[in-house]
Amino acid sequence: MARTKGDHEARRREVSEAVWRVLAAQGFGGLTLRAVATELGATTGLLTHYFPAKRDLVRHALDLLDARTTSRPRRAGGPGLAAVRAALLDILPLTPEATASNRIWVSSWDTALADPGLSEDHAARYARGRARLAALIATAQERGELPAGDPGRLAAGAQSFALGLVVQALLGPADFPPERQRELVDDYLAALATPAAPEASATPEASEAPEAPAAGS
Amino acid sequence: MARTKGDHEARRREVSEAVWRVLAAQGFGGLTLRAVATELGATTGLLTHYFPAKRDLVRHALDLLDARTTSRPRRAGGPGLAAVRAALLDILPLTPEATASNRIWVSSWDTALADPGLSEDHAARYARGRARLAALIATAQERGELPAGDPGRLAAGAQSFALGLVVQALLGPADFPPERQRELVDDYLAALATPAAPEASATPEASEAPEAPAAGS
DNA sequence: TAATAGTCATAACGCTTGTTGTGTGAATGG
DNA sequence: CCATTCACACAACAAGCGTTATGACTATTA
Repeated sequence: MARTKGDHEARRREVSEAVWRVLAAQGFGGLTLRAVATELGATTGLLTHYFPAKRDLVRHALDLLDARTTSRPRRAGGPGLAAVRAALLDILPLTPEATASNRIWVSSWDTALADPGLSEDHAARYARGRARLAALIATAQERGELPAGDPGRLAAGAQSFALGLVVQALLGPADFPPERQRELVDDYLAALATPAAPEASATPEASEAPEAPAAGS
Repeated sequence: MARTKGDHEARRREVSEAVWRVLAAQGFGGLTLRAVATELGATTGLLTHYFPAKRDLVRHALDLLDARTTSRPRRAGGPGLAAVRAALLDILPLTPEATASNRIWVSSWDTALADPGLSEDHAARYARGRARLAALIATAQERGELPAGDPGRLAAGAQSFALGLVVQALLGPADFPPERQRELVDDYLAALATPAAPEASATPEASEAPEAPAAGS
């Protein structure tokens, strides 16, 4: 052996970090081996030494980003609804690091949508996040801070809201600065927290079927 | 002149439709001139005859998709809150056509995020949608179907919710069939429709600053 | 110290890409 | 009816891509 085995994995991590930097700056359309090598201050020979093919390079970089995202130090939010709020804020691009991560994930959707296997990976990732959120929501409900309702369904709604806000903030950072993102999260949670009044009569189930020629839009 | 001028623009539209088909199937990563030509049953010579460069090809296809999306027949939703609901449902991938369109837009974010100019185009597009939504929300408020509040802010929240739901539905269609998407929209609107109770005390502004080492996540 | 195995640069390979040039047939205008 | 112009197919181009082969250098092991 020429070196310790720990160095090998450490080097693969450094390579993956260079992949992140290229992806955050140029997206998948600009992700080439030569670009990663330049970003790393090395040549493509190094890359092929640690990864047999580009596909493996990208997969390892995304796996590592996922692991780092899920295991990072979370925002402290106290118990109950405050924890839900903290979890949502943790998703948003409120810091440069979170912006870079989100930018990579958003970019990866292009590739993922063209490959059913990758789509499933993404779907599974978001399902995990939804489960975490549902647990926090259930706790908030037990504490009486949120009205009753299927926690999984509420979590799906909250996650959709956060995900869409991520996209808006990335595409139009001027329109969605951190302060505005927090405002919108608080608006959303405030709306959730109010008990449902049965007088809300604007979602008539009878208009479900004949409302439009659905297949023709 | 060899042909009438109308045919020329019609042919460019046919080409753009082939671009849509390739994008919906393979994403931007698989968008090559040869793929478009094959999809069209022609050669790259045709493409270069109608578009000087690939960049123009893509831009025209996206411009046309945008125009077709904004001018398509909208779901009838009646006045007030029902119109808001219809507008949100119009965004979602509830039909194959809407799925294909949304898939293209989601894929385009990768390219857009790498180019500030394109990002601005997208931001402007979503700002327009937000303005439309805000007008509908204001009407619903006048009718007493939604509580008071800045319509633009409510529209931003609703648009984020819809956009995130689009992403979830595209990546995990099994988890988000049309029926579930409608449920979630109705959940969201029901939460909006209930007047805000001032007792909701789970968003303490005092914890804003010291809640976490924000830059270190 | 000699043999070995990991690390990486260098250079070249074949392939695909966007682009360009040339040529042909059909339609139009004078 | 001839000249022109449009609408393409076809073929070739240079550039850039992922991948592979080779070799030099270094650190470890026996």
